[in-house]
Amino acid sequence: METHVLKSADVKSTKKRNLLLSILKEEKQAITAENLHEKANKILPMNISTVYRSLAFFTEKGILSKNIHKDGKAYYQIQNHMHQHTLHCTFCHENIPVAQCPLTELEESLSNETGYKILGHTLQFSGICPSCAKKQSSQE
Amino acid sequence: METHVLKSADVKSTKKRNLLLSILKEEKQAITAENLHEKANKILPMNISTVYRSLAFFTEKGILSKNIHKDGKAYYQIQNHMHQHTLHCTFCHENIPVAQCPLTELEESLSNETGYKILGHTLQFSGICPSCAKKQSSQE
DNA sequence: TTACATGCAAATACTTTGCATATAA
DNA sequence: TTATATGCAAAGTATTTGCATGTAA
Repeated sequence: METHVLKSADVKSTKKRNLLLSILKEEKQAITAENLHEKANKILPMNISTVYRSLAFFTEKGILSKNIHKDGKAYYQIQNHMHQHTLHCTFCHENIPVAQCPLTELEESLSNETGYKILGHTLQFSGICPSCAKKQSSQE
Repeated sequence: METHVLKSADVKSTKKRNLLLSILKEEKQAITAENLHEKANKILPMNISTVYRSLAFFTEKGILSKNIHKDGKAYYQIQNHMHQHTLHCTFCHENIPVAQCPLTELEESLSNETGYKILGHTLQFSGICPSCAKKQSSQE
């Protein structure tokens, strides 16, 4: 999709879009299209392509942030300043949330340096969780 | 690939792997498998699957870092402490490097808080570059 | 000799798209 | 009525994998 011009296109408020948005608002962690579809589909049956199209639409409008994680899947969450980053175990693929985001100040200085209007960022840590570290050392 | 046990497997040093690694060492920015293949293939013809397999191998060994960018592609670079992050324009998709990485200290406190052994992180900023911002406002 | 590396083609997995139909405004 | 949303199936794209063959140690 290369429609970079954000014309305020005519927008219909549909039941499906509203449902998707309300599920996303409840979520504290970013979720995948597939995961969102599973949840929404139970309440109001819809096709996965509707989910993808809605997610693209909301992301384009700046309502959602989209991040691609190490597993190669896109994760979406409501765009707010209290967003959440994760720490990912490269062994068991557990994800745990990171307490706070330290980048707000940095974004400001980055904006001054580069002239960019900063819209957001993607941040993910990876490492080895305590239990995997234990298993690993006991195998040697 | 779920071979989580990092046994120090027998490793062969082949011309192709050496070439790939030496190209990666010269690169200052992270590059994609396809891009790496293009460069390597001119010097020593090889299949793209060899590139993917080598990249997976090096990443598993901790020699490379692998990050998935907003375009959905994996970018690889030599794992060192002077790594580079980027700022990405959501309109023209230009990528510019970010001067320094502010996360080393944070990784330490995160490690203390969670018990994880932190191996690395993915960080990408996105925004609108000055020239796209100009074009955008002149269209309204 | 033997285990690992590679080429090739086919398979995967997530995501996007074309087209006909349905629906909000 | 009319432009936009949706379902369905097919296509797209980056990546992975099975298997036969090649090659370093």
